[in-house]
Amino acid sequence: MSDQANTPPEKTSHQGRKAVISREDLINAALKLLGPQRSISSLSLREVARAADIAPNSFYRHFKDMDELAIALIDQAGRSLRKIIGEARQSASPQKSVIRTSTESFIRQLNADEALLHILLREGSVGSPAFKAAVERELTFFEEELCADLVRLGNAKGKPLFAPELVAKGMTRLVFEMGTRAMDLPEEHQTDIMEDTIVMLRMILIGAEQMVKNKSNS
Amino acid sequence: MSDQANTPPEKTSHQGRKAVISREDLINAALKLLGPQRSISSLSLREVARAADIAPNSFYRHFKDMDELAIALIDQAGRSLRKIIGEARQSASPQKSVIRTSTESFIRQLNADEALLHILLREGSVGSPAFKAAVERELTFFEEELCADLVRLGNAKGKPLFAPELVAKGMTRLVFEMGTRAMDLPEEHQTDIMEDTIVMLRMILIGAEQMVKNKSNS
DNA sequence: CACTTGTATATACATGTGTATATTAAATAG
DNA sequence: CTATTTAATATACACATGTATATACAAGTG
Repeated sequence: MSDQANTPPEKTSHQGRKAVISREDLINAALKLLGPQRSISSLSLREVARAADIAPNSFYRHFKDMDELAIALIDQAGRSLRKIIGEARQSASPQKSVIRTSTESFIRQLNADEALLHILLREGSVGSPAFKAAVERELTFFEEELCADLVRLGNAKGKPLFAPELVAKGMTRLVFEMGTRAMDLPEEHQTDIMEDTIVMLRMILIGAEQMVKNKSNS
Repeated sequence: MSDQANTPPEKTSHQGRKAVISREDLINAALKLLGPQRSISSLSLREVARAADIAPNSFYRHFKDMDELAIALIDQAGRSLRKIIGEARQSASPQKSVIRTSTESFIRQLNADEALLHILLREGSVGSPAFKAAVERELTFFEEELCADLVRLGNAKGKPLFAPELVAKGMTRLVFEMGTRAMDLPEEHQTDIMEDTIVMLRMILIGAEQMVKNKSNS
């Protein structure tokens, strides 16, 4: 156990052969394979390697595991989703409520077949605990942003909410659940589902507004 | 080409060797393998055969596919769940609302580790379209029963509901979604989640009651 | 009894998988 | 230039899977 070759990590300059493929290439290869029907847990290492046009063993240069790739995918999906919905929130108006704009862009993203959203919708219920934890993390992020928005809007309208964090959670989970079911349906059915979802979200919102009143009355 | 797979018909007299294992044995073997962490799609035919202590090929005498086994599992899970919740509904009282009794027995069932409910929670988002359709069928069943109950109760209380079928759908989906997340958590967290869920369900209910009033006012 | 029929098993094959080991090749350092 | 370092590949192994084919076997029938 001689520590003479204890390589310090501050390697500023690369030596040897340049990396011709990157983590991103592998991530994209995996994305090409995934779809509404395919789950990450059903991907094999060799399959991804094949799609990326590299030798199976080269995979290990970039990820320790398929699990590690999966978590990278989930992270990316979460970031992408938050960005999309964040933009959607900004475009809310008296004509188009936050609920509607957000739900609409959610569905739009579902059909953009970039498979990113599909990942988030599905892998929360299958796969290793690490998968689920990663998805759960993204959902929580999402809920916190939504909660802040809801509180702000509620106060502005003079209609505060009962348990706003639960409102946010309920809305998020409901949208995700409905989205999961809508995933592999033809597009016209999806708009139906979206309209249903919007009504349900309104129920939650109005219910929470009402519960504040009842609480202060009793 | 007998369609013996789909019909366990009234074969009055068997001929030849008696069946020493049955479909049920295979289903139970599969159930032993499944758990909060294991999804049907990850089961292999050989694995189930091993658990049932039969030769791999004997599997084909009872099921054409692993998919066919999976659907049998989903059916059974759905029937079991409807029975449980049906009983729970009957035990509702002024002290314990339908919402609470149902949610409580849902969670109780989740921990009864019979793996049946787990199946329903998970396989809705993964696996073949046939899987999803089967789960969707069970959920719809469930929603219809709940909807009828809600309408009946609402009328009795003099508080009709706006879009009761959407109330039922929202409640069902929310409970299932929350249940999915709660599945592999320690039991004390589960009660927290249950309480949260109950509040969210109330929001939906109260919101739907309120939306009736607003609609008749405007 | 022998015969038929549905059932379970044994054997085997082609295919896919994760990964260990050894090798090649490219980019940089001296 | 050569030497070094490291990415990428080639080859190979052990193993698991689904299923085709052939065979053994028990229970009924005549």
